[in-house]
Amino acid sequence: MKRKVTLKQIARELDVSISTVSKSLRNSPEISEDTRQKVQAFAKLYNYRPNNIALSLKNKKTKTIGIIIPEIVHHFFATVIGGIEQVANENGYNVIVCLSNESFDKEVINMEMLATGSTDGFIMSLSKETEQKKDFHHIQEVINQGMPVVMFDRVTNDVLCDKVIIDDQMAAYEAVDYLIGKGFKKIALVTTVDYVSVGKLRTDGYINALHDHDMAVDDTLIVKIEDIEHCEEPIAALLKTQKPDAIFAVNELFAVTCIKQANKIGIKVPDDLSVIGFTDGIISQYSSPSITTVSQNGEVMGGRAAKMLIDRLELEEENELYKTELIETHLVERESTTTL
Amino acid sequence: MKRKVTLKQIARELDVSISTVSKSLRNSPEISEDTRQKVQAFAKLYNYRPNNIALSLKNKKTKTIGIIIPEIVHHFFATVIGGIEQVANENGYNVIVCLSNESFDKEVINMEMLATGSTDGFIMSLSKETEQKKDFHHIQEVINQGMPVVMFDRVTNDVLCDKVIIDDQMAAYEAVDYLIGKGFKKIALVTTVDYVSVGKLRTDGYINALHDHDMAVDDTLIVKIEDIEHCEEPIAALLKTQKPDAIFAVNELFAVTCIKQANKIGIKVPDDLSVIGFTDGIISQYSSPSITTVSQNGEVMGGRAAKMLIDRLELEEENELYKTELIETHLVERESTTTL
DNA sequence: CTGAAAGCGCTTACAG
DNA sequence: CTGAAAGCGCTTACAG
Repeated sequence: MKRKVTLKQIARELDVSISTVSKSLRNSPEISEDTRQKVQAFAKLYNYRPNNIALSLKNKKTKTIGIIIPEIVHHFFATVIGGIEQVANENGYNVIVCLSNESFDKEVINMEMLATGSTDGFIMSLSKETEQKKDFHHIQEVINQGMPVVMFDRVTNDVLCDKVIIDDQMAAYEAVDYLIGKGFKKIALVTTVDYVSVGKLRTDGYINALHDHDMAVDDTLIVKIEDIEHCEEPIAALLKTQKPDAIFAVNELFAVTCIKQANKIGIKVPDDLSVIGFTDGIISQYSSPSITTVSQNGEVMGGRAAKMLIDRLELEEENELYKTELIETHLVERESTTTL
Repeated sequence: MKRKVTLKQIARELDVSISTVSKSLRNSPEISEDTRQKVQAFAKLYNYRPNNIALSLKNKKTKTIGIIIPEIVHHFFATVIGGIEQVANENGYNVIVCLSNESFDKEVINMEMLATGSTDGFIMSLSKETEQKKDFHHIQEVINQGMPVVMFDRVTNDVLCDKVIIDDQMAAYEAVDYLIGKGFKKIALVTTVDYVSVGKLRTDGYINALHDHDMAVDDTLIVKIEDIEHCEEPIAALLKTQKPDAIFAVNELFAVTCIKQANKIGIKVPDDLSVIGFTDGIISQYSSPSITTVSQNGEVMGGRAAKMLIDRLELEEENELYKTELIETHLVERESTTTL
């Protein structure tokens, strides 16, 4: 087993000082051409690589980004990580991933763990519990210590930092507008309860779209789901009693459930009912019929978040001007919608 | 902005030496009760946390695990990461994730990047390109330097190290055996090209099951997909020309594509065609009909891999005895299969 | 042109 | 009981 070679070993071997070796490898003009070549040749032979940890300690930067997300078994978050990883790698950064599992405590522990030297900054999306508690002291703490944080998707106004989100309201508006354009008259909404911020925004988008087309907002066409585990019954009830000709669902689970429930009671999608979902995940792509949906490009979001974080890390001066970037969404047309 | 506090600062503040502070915080019996308390109180007040990087350099261990996988936007790999992350965290380790994107070069670069001090060991699954090239020098290199590697799922016999896999051949055998037991006579196989190790093993399982039931292996019933992006045509061709009564697909993407293509040409699943997939992901659950599949518990695999790696890291003596652990699989029966 | 020294933040064997 | 010194692997200002 040949252990990794260090500057010290090269120095001893070549009978020069560690400083000389270091400078030679970094092509310092201080060093004579002769020794530089000799050292470099030797280093190459032994496949010398500077030790990251030593560099981190010396430079006080780790070149790694900490990611804290609620869940990884979740197509959207996986795509975001993919986007972050790519941009990070292109810029010489690594990513270290921690999962909060929607738990406030685990989010706090993970942040503290990574904040003690392991990373230069964070990219994160809040856990549900954190959103509910509205306790963000751990994030503020990290920011106060000078580590930049970029929040995405599940963000809060209570922390000043860079953010990257989509325009939920506008995206919902466009989806409903699309349905109206297709000629649908009885467009239902399957959404979350209002305290889920993105649900509320998407609901607002639905209402605004109807308003702008002088269509009445019919409360019996709006279903607010409290618990995603039990969304079948309210959706089935909506389908049976209201017979909408189209549905806008604020996530893909609601959308696929609409389709499954419709099938069950003999309503054909898209012939009798058009469905639009939100978040272009694996479910939307592979459901039968595949689901027309608002694509919330996770990869782009992740890439943008990484770019924002790295820019801030590599900016010399402090800059208290935080940005919130909006990622464009677009409608992916598939089989679950048709023209009347 | 209050920067992180260091031993040095505490020492200066309390007018003692750095050693004394360090020992006090680690409850060394050398230190008097009095100063110990004083130091600890002060450290608590200022929320002192030892710097991970400094500890890593000193201890020559980073307490982080490097994960290198082909793709993250892939339910199976996401679950594996989830499993690794949990066990790692429970044991005080962090995970740093790199994606090869199925590219040999990126796999090599990532390994070298992480191997220079960033991690104590690796958990990895080979990229397709690496499997094809059969070039494992980067992995061998890392092992030679004394960093343990645990391979999972896509492994190779050419590298001696710990491995965690499922018995792909047996699992496939059981799935096909199940179909045979249901009375199907014309069982097709949709698999990958042979250089994908797991694909090959699952193909072998299919063949063995047929053999053991004295059923002929009909090459026209076997489709080997080169590129998952373009699997529709060969699958459609299979359905049209061979009209199998059942299909065993070696992953869920192939399985769901079989169902979609069958629908398209008027073959009803499961009435006219039964389909079994592999990997119990989101697609199998939410497809219509939902898909009967071989469940390959990624979370368990990840957890086991993490355990093996950590055990080896914390083992004092070198141990050249490598293990290969088999994770049990089981068939999840859903809507895509029926009895003839 | 080369090397000794200081320092990044920590631990620990050793002196006093 | 306390502290100076050495060391983990590196870089760089400074002497020579």
